Amino acid sequence: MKQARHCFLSESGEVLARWQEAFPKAVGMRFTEAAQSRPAPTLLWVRLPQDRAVAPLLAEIRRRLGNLPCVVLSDLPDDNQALESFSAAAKGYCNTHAAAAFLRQVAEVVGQGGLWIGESLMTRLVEATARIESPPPMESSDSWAAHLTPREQEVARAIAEGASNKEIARGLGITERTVKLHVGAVLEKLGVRDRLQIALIVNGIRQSQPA
Amino acid sequence: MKQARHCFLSESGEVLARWQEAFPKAVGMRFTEAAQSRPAPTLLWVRLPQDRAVAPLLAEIRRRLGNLPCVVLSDLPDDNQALESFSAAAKGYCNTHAAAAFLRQVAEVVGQGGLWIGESLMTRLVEATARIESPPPMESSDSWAAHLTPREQEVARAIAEGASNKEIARGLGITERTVKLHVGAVLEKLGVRDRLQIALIVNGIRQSQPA
DNA sequence: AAGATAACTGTACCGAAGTACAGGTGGAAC
DNA sequence: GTTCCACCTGTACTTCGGTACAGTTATCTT
Repeated sequence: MKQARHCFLSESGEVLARWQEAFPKAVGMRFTEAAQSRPAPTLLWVRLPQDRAVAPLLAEIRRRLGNLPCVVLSDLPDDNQALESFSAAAKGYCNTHAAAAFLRQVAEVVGQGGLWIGESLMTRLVEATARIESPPPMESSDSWAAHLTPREQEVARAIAEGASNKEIARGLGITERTVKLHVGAVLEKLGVRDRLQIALIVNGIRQSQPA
Repeated sequence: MKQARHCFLSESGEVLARWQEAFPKAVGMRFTEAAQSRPAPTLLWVRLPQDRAVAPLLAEIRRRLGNLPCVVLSDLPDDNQALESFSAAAKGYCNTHAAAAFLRQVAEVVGQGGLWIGESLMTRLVEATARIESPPPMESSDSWAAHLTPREQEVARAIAEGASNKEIARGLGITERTVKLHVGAVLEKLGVRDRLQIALIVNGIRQSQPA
């Protein structure tokens, strides 16, 4: 990788020891004195003051320095602020006082065109979407699975995710015909008439009505 | 970095030349033959068949292989599909036929805990993420109705309860034909393919994918 | 050995769902 | 008046979902 130039922007313009440790050649700059320089930094680290909103600050910085990749550093990181930062097109978000090795990792990721999303935000995102996409890890509490064979349960879960018979067939490596067999069995065992009702039941919106 | 084990999942199980070039030790696997192996791969590359939805496919793969980091490869990349992929907790999304160096870059970023996200998509992803959880719950659960006419909303709600077209027609005192008209409009406006997806969205189990 | 159960497959049929044509009405806005 | 939009309807077509026949194979029980 080419030599990266790191520039830390903050209210005071200081360069914390950890930053220096991570990037010995890093330079610091005050927000107020930020101006075009040659050669331009490859990565901007923006230490967010407590009382400032992310979007306006980044907008101002971009006006002054041009559209460079920015990583937001927060003294008190929290997920909502992280979201704000990414909304403002930041490339990363992490703790102001993160370890040097960590900072280097972030720089690496961002330098290669990626986004650095903090562990906890990542987890939240994954969990939130997991709730949406893979409905229940806890079908245990649900009675719907009780009388279904393992295969039928797989099919029922796939239906609950919105899969078509063809997709289920491919997913399970069986023919569409066989999928229909299982679907039919699930319909009868749950006492409903179509796959939509299966989806509602598996997703916990309806209760099954045993025939 | 520890030796990474790359596994390419696709319909055919083949390993394209570029993939092999990027990761000489990569192995290929069919979706249908995917199964736990030791040692587990560190990164899964999932080549998405054109006619398959992302979420069910990844869900299926995770059921088979456990919750491993996945990068989605698309033969015809587009933003909506990418958004779907990240909603399904993929760690990256890129072109199936990307150059070897590019793939290694993606792997690097993902391996260090980052997400590989195309520039144009960042904004949309953040918005989608924000819609999913952070904002007041009411807003997100009602967003589906935003661009629907009153009549279309009635139909959408009826579908969400599992009603058939005929039942909806009776309930609203109109013909089945007209119900189909409204259903078609809802499908298009929510960007989904069938009524089951409508039900999932209205019930807050999935987010709409703006066309 | 006989029976039960789960899983799988094939051909065929029917109705529901969804789409593509092609319209007609009433109200609100310009 | 004209234009736009929501709402409504009809015929015809394709695809998908679900069911009804009729089987095979493997495993486990009695």
